[in-house]
Amino acid sequence: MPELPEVETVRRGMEAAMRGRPIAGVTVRRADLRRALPVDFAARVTGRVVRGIRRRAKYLLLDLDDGTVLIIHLGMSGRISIVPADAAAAEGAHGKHEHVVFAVGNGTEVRFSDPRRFGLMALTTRDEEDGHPLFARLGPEPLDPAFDGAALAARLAGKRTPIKAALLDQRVVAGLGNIYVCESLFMSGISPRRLARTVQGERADRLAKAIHQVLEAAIEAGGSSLRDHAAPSGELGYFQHHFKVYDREGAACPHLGCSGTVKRLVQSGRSTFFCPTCQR
DNA sequence: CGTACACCCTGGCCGC
DNA sequence: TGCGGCCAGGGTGTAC
Repeated sequence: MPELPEVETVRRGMEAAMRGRPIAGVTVRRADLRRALPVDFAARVTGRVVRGIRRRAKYLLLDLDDGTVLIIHLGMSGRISIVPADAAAAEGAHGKHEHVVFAVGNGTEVRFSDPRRFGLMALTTRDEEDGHPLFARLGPEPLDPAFDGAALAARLAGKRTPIKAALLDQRVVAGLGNIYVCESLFMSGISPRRLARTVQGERADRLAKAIHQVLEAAIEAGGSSLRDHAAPSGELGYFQHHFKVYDREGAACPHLGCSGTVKRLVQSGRSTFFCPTCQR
């Protein structure tokens, strides 16, 4: 589920709940996520104060006061919910898929649930973070000011794979997933089947700009969902967002003056949605 | 090296 | 109501 904008929204919500507060307790119900949690996971995290929370690609990084960095990835179905102290105290049973629960100093609970268990948690340190295997091969952050058409074109140079597959590769750009790749290609008028190495020059400029706009708009939508998330569940990162082509097979192309229809095709095992008329 | 594909896991939905 | 098949917003290991 979560791509860069959703992870960013989760980051903001978690930071509001945890920053400057100690992790008073950790309950691990299932340690067998995509990777097994370290055996001493709870011991290494308990009692530490959360100094801040960063995001790298689709990873959340919690900076703890002793230099430990708690890495969280939500996978496909991972969710974080913030449960206020009174609600946490009133509730008895926990959800079937709530694998890890952090009790924050003020009684708030931060709960990680993940039915498919493609998510993960890991521990590293500030000093060792840069060389960490999870981050070593990640491409540039698409919202970094240095990410422009030229930077993107350089990453795509020589690639014989379709642009759709190239953009899903986290070594090319870090943080895009199936939805926002489809949306960015639509906005820039580029066919998902076009070979990556042919996206150069002005075309790469358009694509880089579209990626930026699509992500920023989604983060903005997530931000507003955060502001009115008096939602009882306290669940972060899921907000109503309107997609132009994603999951809209058969709909009329939303581009003014285009009489095309949104089509679905499968590329490297994943659905692609696009308008064959205005994406070339 | 780059690319293609199976696989990890569970749940929801659709058609029969 | 039950059941099989297919789908799902991610990432990695392995085979060419």
